Amino acid sequence: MKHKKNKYVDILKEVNLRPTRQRVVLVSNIFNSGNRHINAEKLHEEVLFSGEKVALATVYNTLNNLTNAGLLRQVKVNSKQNYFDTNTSSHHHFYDEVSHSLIDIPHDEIKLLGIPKPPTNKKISDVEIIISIKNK
Amino acid sequence: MKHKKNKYVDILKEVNLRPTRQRVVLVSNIFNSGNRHINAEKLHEEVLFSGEKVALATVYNTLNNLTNAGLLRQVKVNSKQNYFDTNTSSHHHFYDEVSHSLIDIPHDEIKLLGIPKPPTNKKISDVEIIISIKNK
DNA sequence: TAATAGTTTAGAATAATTCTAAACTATTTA
DNA sequence: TAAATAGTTTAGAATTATTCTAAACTATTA
Repeated sequence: MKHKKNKYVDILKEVNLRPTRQRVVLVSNIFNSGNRHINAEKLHEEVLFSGEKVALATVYNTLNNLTNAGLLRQVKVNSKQNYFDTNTSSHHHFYDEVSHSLIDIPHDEIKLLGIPKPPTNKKISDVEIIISIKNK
Repeated sequence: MKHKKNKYVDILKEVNLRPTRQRVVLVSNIFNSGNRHINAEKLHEEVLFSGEKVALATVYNTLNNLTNAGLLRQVKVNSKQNYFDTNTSSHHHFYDEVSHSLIDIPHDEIKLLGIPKPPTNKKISDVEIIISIKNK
């Protein structure tokens, strides 16, 4: 039977991205295990390891596509690599400086009071709280 | 007279960095005009423009040296380049996504309530709030 | 099913940063 | 104060993350 339903195909269609083989592979990898923080290189390895052939450039393209489509959020940490977060709702992060990994902090755990007005003609596009941690 | 006092030489000595010609040049450039947010490339240009010859690698080395010594603070923005802040006291930033520039937000302007405990055996090394802004 | 529009790919290009090891310089030692 | 040494600078190579290019490929449309 040709027409089996695929959740990930649907996700891609919803955001107007063609459900190509490589996008489906990547999207399912990204979204089938709860909230994740990933970077391109790691995701590429994972996918290769699972036996699928996808070029690294495609991983980059797809991560950028998904981010533009609002399915991923980039996390600003001072690491060499960009992190993409499957949790696109407002929340914050611990950033482990040793392992270079991120840990979610639920949005309502931290209260932010007194966010100042941005300069004239500018608007706030994102508020990030990064709490860096290291070994005691 | 050989022994004229130089504030920047003293700063370097205080943090156990040899006051070499290039470090003095860089430190005076960095610290003689109030609080600044700089990156290596820009600083290098500035210094060359002022007529001093310093290698780019030295600019990188020195920025890292000063950061390790606690005289500068790295700001974690998701830009390709690293930013170094002459204001090492606790405060936050607007990050202009268009001009890639930083604007200080005084520490006490924002109140953060409920910072969660870091995982066992980890301690907080830094708390950053980055408010990204873009054109309206 | 052919045409076309969009996608993937390998490999080259780019950009920020670090590395290397030889030349140089500040500091220490005698 | 000169020689020894320890630390620094440098040019250029290396590295790393990411983007670009343009040819081959594939999903969608007509």
